[in-house]
Amino acid sequence: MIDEPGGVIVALADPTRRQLLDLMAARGEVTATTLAEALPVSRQAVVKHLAVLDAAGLVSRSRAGREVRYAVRPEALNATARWMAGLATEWDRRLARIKRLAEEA
Amino acid sequence: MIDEPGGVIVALADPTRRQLLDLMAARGEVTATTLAEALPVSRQAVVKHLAVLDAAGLVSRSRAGREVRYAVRPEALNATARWMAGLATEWDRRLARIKRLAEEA
DNA sequence: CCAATGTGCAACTCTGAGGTTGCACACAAT
DNA sequence: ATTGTGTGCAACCTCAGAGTTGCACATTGG
Repeated sequence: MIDEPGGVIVALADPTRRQLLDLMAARGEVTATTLAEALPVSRQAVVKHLAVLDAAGLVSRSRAGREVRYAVRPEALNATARWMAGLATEWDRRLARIKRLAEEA
Repeated sequence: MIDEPGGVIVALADPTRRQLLDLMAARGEVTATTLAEALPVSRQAVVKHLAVLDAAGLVSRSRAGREVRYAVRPEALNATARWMAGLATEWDRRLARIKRLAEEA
């Protein structure tokens, strides 16, 4: 109910983070520096956003020498989509029940 | 890509708004004043949240005399769930394609 | 070795969202 | 008519988050 799957929604609420996800989905493994070049923000801003996305499970981090490569992880997004669909279904059930009770009276 | 269905994600990102949605899903049609009594925030705060939820299409407004009744609308939630699932699928496709290209080289 | 490039950490600014209070207006009820 | 309850509007406050800058620390390449 109150709980939302691991901060995914909050992570997706920011437009810059959504742009980052798009870029990563298009290019595969990329570094924060590369991503920053494609956006009108600094590298540090990108790093912070990537930390949020990582904490939400939406991206994976992997070191390769001195650089850190990031890539999207569809799993967390899929799980959240299922959670959301389930919630919508529950709302439907509850509304139907309330309507039924109203008509019985 | 960048676009998110009508501000639904942003609306869901706030815990107070999620609580409001839960309450409405449980009780059916309720007023802002009633909702405020169940939460540790003022009525005005609730009204602002309901305005956001309304703009996102997550709730419906209906006047009944001097009071305004709100109720959840599962449709917008469902649409966003489908959008999100589709996005996850696209990520999967792109990642598979990138992986395939890497193996061909 | 030295220069170049990518990362990590910390302090700082600043805007906007969430929240509050106060008051005026509308409708109900007795 | 007047008291009570619900709503609407506006000004205000506060703080987390998005962004910046500056510098120190790794790692790679000539």
